Amino acid sequence: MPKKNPNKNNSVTLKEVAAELGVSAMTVSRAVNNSPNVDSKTKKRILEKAKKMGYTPNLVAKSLVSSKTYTVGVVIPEISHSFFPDVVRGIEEVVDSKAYQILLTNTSDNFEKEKKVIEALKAKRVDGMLISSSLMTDNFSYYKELIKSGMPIVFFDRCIENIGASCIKVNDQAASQQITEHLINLGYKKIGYLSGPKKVSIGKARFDGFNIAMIKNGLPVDDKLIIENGYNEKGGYDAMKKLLKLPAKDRPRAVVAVNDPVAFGAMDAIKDANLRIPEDIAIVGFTNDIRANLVTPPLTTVNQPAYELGKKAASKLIDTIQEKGDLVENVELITNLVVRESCGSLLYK
Amino acid sequence: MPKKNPNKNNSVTLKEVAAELGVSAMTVSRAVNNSPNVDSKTKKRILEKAKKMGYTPNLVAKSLVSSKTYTVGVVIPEISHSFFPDVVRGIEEVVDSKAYQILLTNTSDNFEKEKKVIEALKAKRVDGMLISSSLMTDNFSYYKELIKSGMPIVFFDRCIENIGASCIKVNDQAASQQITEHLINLGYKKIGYLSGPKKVSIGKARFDGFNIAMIKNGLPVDDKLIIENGYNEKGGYDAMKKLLKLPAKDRPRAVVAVNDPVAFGAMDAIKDANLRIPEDIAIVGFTNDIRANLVTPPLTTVNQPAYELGKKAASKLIDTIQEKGDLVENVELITNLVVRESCGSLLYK
DNA sequence: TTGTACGCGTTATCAA
DNA sequence: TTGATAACGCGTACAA
Repeated sequence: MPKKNPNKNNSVTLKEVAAELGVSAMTVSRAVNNSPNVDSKTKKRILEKAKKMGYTPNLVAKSLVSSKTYTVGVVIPEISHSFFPDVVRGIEEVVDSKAYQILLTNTSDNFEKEKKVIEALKAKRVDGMLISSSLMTDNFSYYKELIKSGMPIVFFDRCIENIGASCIKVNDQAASQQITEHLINLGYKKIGYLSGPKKVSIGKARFDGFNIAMIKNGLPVDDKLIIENGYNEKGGYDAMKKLLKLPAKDRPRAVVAVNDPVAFGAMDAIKDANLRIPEDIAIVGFTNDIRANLVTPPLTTVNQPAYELGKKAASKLIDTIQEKGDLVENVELITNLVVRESCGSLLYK
Repeated sequence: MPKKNPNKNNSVTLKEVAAELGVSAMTVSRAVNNSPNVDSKTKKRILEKAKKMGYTPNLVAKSLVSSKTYTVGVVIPEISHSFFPDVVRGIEEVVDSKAYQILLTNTSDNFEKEKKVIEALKAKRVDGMLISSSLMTDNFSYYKELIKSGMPIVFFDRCIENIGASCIKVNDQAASQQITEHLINLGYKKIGYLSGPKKVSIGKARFDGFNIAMIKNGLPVDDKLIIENGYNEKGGYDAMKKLLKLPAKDRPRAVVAVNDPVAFGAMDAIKDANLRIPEDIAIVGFTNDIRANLVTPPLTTVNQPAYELGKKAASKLIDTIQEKGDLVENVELITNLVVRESCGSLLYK
């Protein structure tokens, strides 16, 4: 029968400990908070009694007074998706070391849900938020107001830049250009692109990188070879299916996928069409998902330092909260090209 | 300059809205909470003003009054590890649908850390906790007290059973027995076991299943062929290395790994020793990790319904919090054997 | 060294 | 229908 009043929790308060000892609540407060100016004997008595009674400080009450919750909100499109678990691990590590904890939320890539969870995080008075946004319009008013309200925000991976909040991401555009040029240097000319929604920051940046590489090397960008779809395996599968419906002579000889999950889906589609990778169609991805070196053939891709990105974003947020590194900045972590076998080569043949 | 007082947030309160309108805070409270007994015209005025002023209810204050935070703590050994991201996704989905959110914590498989985060969650007055415990002794006093204090707890995957809290897990022992018997039925007799710490619930249950299968089939359990190590890739690699140091005639002909990451590590060790899988050593895992069908050769394993497990655990916790399905229960979700190529066969040769 | 009064933002309760 | 008051648990500021 641990509960007396079904609507109340039965946790011990400062006042109750104080009453047991015939001292004031204030003295108990001082004792449990290691304040100076407490007689060492009374302090000892208090701490013993508090422990025996199972006293646990009530951070809800504390937060109400201090306006700090030591909690940060983390807003992510898909918790279990590809590189996000590693990002979260990085975030958790940094945040834990500063005595904060994370309220983890999932938006299912849906901006309406995103707004809903952010409102909930606001109501819970988190000290700041780490956000990977699924916003797909260029109407940033919602975030502008959020930032204007004084809420510390750091965007990561899928950023909304230059509206007053810091952004931690990778060099998406340059890396996408690099991996595209890698294909070009291997002799491919007719190259397709499997895109995610381009309104999402990474969608645009990576597509831009692809275009720059093509144009710089004097290759045509053929709209028929560019398919926009979701950021997951199914999105890649369906997009590739579309490309494969083109007459054989119009098909791309190589394909750049916006991320690894899309590449995996596309690889399945290529195999289902009884074509070979890379002999018939070469393919490259972006992420260096845990599966990238296990698929057949192993996927050439861009390694994204997910764990480090999480750490960096969390550090920046905590600095912003504590007004140390208060300045807004855009940080680009550097990726590296990981060449495996899915890109093959047209040279020396 | 969004902040006036550096120590205070500048969010709008009921009282401020009330002052603007010349009504009492109580009336505003009633209006924003859809209470009955508010004049529809004043209600409308209030809601408009509240919106314009950017009022967001302060759940911290609300929680102080109601002793409910609509937050549950999730305690996990390794956030980014293998099947936990899927579990968390299941948890998040259920919890979100009930208007709760999750405080996610990581224990790094360390019980001291586990206690620390649980104390923090208690201080934040979470309404309940979902715990996958790394406790490695049979001294359950810490959890017994936590449960006695009235904190709603549901263990999942790595459970501490029969101390007053519900447990949601898979049929570890039966599944481990099943996959071991699968090897036995394929003709293997000399079978090794790569264990995790047996003080962890799944460590013991799976090891028991292995033993039962061996004994039931009249096969010897050779202590030299049982290596205990961590639950991750490195643990598996090092454990397998040890087995491979045995003289060739003493080596196991097949190996049961406590989970897929351990199996992956072991496979690397086997390959590094220039032995073939399954021709020289067959191997099976447990989890059906996303990589299991991608490694070479694809891994025979036990499929654990991670997402469903998360959903079930979260549902049970919410019921416990709301005192609906208040009874304590142990639920076993059913796994299924996934036969791939890593187990080979000694039959028909 | 210890204690008292007050306020943090909200709601339950009772009074008007 | 609306308002005043007290309470949730704690810490700051001051007084004793």
